[in-house]
Amino acid sequence: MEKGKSHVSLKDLAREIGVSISTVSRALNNHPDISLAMTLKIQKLAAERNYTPNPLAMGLLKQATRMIGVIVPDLVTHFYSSIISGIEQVAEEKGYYILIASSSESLQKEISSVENLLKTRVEGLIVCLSQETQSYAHFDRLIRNNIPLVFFDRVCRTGEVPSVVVDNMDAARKITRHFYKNGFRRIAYIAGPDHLNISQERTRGYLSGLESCGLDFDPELLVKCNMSSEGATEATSHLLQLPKRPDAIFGINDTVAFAAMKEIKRHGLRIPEEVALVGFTDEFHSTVVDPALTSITHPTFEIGKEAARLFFNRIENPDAKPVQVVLNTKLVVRKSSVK
Amino acid sequence: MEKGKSHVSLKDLAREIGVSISTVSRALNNHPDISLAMTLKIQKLAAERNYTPNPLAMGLLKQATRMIGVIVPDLVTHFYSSIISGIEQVAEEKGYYILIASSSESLQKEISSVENLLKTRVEGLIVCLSQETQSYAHFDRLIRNNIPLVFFDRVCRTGEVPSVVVDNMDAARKITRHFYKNGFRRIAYIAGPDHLNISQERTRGYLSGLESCGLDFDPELLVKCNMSSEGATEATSHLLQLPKRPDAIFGINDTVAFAAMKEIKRHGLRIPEEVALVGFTDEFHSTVVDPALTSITHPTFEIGKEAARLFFNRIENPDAKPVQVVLNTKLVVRKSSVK
DNA sequence: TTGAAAGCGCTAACAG
DNA sequence: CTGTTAGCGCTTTCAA
Repeated sequence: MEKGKSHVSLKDLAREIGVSISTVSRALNNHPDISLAMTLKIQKLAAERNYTPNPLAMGLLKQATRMIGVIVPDLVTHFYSSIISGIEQVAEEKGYYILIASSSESLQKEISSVENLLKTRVEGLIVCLSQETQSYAHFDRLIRNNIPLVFFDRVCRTGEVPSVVVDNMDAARKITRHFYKNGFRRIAYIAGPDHLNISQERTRGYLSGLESCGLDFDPELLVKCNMSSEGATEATSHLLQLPKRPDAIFGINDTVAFAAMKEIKRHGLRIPEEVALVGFTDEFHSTVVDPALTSITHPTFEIGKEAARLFFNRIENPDAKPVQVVLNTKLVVRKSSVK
Repeated sequence: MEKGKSHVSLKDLAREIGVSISTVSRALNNHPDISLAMTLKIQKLAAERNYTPNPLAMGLLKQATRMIGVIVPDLVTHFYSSIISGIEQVAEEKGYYILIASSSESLQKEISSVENLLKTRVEGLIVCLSQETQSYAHFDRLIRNNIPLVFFDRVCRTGEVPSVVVDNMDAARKITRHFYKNGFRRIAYIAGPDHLNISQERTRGYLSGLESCGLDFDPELLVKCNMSSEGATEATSHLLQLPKRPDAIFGINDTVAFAAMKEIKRHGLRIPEEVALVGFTDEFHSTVVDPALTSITHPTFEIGKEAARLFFNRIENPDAKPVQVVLNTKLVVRKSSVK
């Protein structure tokens, strides 16, 4: 290794042994043309000198960076970070790295993340849409150029793009029926923006659940919010001040569920005696709050792994028909919803 | 753009206009040699064709990937993910991307992450040591080759490597004195492994705090754990079963604090009446638990930003003397520690 | 069995 | 003002 250079190149090895670069290259790739003696000699030196192929050079040559861009609405909630862990695990097995970008729930940032990641020549993207995203034109270039793309959780263009989701409708129905079975009758739902599939589907599940229990749908009990803590606090507060307030609430995600819990307590109401609560959250946080929160747990790690698998399917088989993988959720009953 | 190619190159533009590649290159870099007319024509076409320079080619040429490797003990706790957000923000401003690897608190994984990231030719590393890390040889290669390296939170080799930490001793002393002022006298501390600076420093702060309050140090009240939920649960359980059990506990980080909270409740003890609790956590989680947790809040986002700044200092000024930036923490008093 | 040369996309020194 | 050439590190024909 020359001074000032932190990596050895084929050239360095070639010079040291006194053969050509191509001989070294072939030896390291176990090319049968090279004599065994030479091959061993070269491989030994390469190991000693700590040679690793320069991925930039390889990338240039093969037009493949072995990098995947991942765009998530935020980095700091457990939901996304654990999905990312799942993606990373599968990527690592395949020798890929992931480049993470956060859209901060903003369409603008999502668009620029797509652009920037493409600029870095990632081989494709795995994306969860931002909350604001209602137009999908920024993904057209990928679809048109057949650049691998996978959506998870919040998805679009499912006819053209593979995706991983959970069975949201089923989950919301399970929650509604669980409330009913435990004696709650005025069941409210704090939803997210209409254009998000997760919100729509959970709404459908909520309505279907009500119907199957023989409960009438009261429009007052379905409120929308922007899925931030503030939005959820406001929505909860609104619900609690209704002339006929709900005796049960379910929140569309963990941010909403936690905010709702705080707000119910702030109103001096007991959970679950006066208002029951169920959320969409993960194991850990559900058990740390008081009372422990009944919730639909997402298989987050598995969502990530599955998204990565779909991604590699696309890489290996670019013309396969896009599939949608639907994972199941589990209703874990804790104190917050049982009198 | 040729079919099958998802990116335009200088060559494509050159051919289309009928000039040489270097003319195109110069025009796009606003080189004064090129005529204004030609420059404008080329830039216009480049914009239309959505040309972006190939970072692989640039990287090869300049030997600079504009990528930073980041190694954290885990990805899923808010502490690290929000530090990463901070790093990312500064990196983005500089046009750098970050490559994230998780050591899962394992020395082995930390070592292989260092190797793998170097293989990808990141320009340097920003690292928080794993819990197991007691030998630091895997960083020697970076130091020797003057590859930029920055540590944060859990640090080592501070004479040779820039680092960002919080004033742990001060924080632990604040906690101890806070307990004392609120009438608690048997103050316990659940520490981490001895070799970690954060554990050592907080222990010193704890002892110093006791002394300044005129309290004797009781070795029974200082227990070590491996900073996992299980380890913390066990440690807490041990403390609560002492013949003379503590009336106040502080946990070294949020994982420990939450596990301690659950365990205290499980023992049927009231917080803070029977056992007070303080943790090292972040805003959000401290307020979601019940009772709200008094805690030392880390300026996590700022830690990340500062680490990135130190990193770029190293890039821009490789021979500057390594500095250590010490950030302050804040004691936020909530219900868990005030009778 | 090995070497020379081209090319991946780009910049910069050197020519014209 | 513009073109030619070399070279960053690597693989892969084509020659020898």
